[in-house]
Amino acid sequence: MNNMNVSSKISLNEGLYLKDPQASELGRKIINHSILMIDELGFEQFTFKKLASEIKSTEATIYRYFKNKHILLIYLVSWYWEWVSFLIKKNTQNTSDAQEKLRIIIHSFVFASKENPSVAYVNESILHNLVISEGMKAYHTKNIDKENSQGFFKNYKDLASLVSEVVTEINPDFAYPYAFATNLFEMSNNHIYFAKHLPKLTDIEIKNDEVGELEVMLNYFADRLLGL
Amino acid sequence: MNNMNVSSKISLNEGLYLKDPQASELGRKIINHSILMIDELGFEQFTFKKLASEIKSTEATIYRYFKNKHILLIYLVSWYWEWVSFLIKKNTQNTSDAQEKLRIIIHSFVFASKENPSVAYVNESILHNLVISEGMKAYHTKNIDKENSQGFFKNYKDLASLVSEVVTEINPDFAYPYAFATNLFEMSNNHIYFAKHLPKLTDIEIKNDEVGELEVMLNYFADRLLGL
DNA sequence: TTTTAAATAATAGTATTACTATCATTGGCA
DNA sequence: TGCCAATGATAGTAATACTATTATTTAAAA
Repeated sequence: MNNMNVSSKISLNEGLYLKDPQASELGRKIINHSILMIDELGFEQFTFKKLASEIKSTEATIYRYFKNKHILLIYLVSWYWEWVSFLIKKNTQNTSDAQEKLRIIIHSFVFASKENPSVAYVNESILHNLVISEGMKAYHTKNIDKENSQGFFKNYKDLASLVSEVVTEINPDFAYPYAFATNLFEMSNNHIYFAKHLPKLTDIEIKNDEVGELEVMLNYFADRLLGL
Repeated sequence: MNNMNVSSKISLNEGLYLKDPQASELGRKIINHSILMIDELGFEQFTFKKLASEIKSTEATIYRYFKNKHILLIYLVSWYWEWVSFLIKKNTQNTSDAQEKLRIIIHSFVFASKENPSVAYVNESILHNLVISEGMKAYHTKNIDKENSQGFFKNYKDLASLVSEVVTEINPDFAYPYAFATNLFEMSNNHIYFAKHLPKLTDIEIKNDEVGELEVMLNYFADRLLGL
């Protein structure tokens, strides 16, 4: 892809931050290094103190950007969903055939992290890893209903909606287009995780980040579900 | 079901506990109340100290049973998987037709919590809620590979294996029987959660714990995937 | 160029968490 | 009766998840 500034396309709920991290050098450093550190340490071991030390700032300063590390996680995951939505829109804009669109959708998110990144301070490949390993913790919390009512998960919903429309275009009789869409994403991430850590729970293999088998599997599931 | 002692059928990896909680009154209280409290507080807010206070014991004593709360979570989730496996085996033992078996499998776990519980100190219905809300945290951790190598997730793998065999029996050409199985479980739990908390991410509705729509959806997906 | 406001740093402090350690008590069985 | 295993009581520690205060730097307006 060309190096258009995707960040102008990324709109994240303002409730997710206290001070826009994209708008300052330090803020971008927070985004950048929090992705790296959560991926490396895992969400539980990751702390604002460690992050502060890494970027040579202080805990208190990070708290001025994000209310707590859980909201930061939602921010990062939302970023990812928005990034995938952007890719899908970009890659399908010249396609009118719905079946072809679905194929592109699957390809887009399976290979999302391989696309030439356009935001210097976000490593999309590592962000994808993070979403695979820690993403579901963003919405499995006791505050889910309150957070949802504040619109914190809009990006994921929009993505699901986008895909569900294509599903309905392909097969108007398919009864569960939203479930199809979310299942596609959850399944994709789950099986990358399983292939890496719990191989007995899946049939695919992923070596050296080769996700080709995953793409084949998702298309196989999709085709059968939609009667193609 | 009759009140046969299912606990004799439940075999959990000995590495999951330091002292068998099923073998003492206090241990059973730990199981019982940890289920209730994790469901109520969420896993993050749940602590051994709160649990100790609830059962009128001490933190140190609980640490004599479980190494930490994360291992306790794996223990409880393993219990759930083992319980579902048991139900599936029981309910399918008189059925030879594979398609019918799959239908029973789906019915068994969708309605698992409605079966008359046979272990007095485990509320299976609440345990199912816990698995839906917190279950994935049991295997999304930085220690996953070490824990997996110790056999901590055997119960889930066995369950997946059980279902994958039926899938292969129905359609020997289906290329991803394990992915089918795990996806069935993950999807089931996800969509119960979505229906309750993020309804825009699913097509089904669940009011008053009526999971009938979920069963219909899972059968719909299963039939299409297996070409029935 | 100075003034000033905003951002960040430095530092400290608090309640809670996730443990570990030690010693006392109790209740059953040998 | 005595002993031992299980549990209780108590204390302590390092780390976490914050909040508060004051000092310093920086960047932009006057």
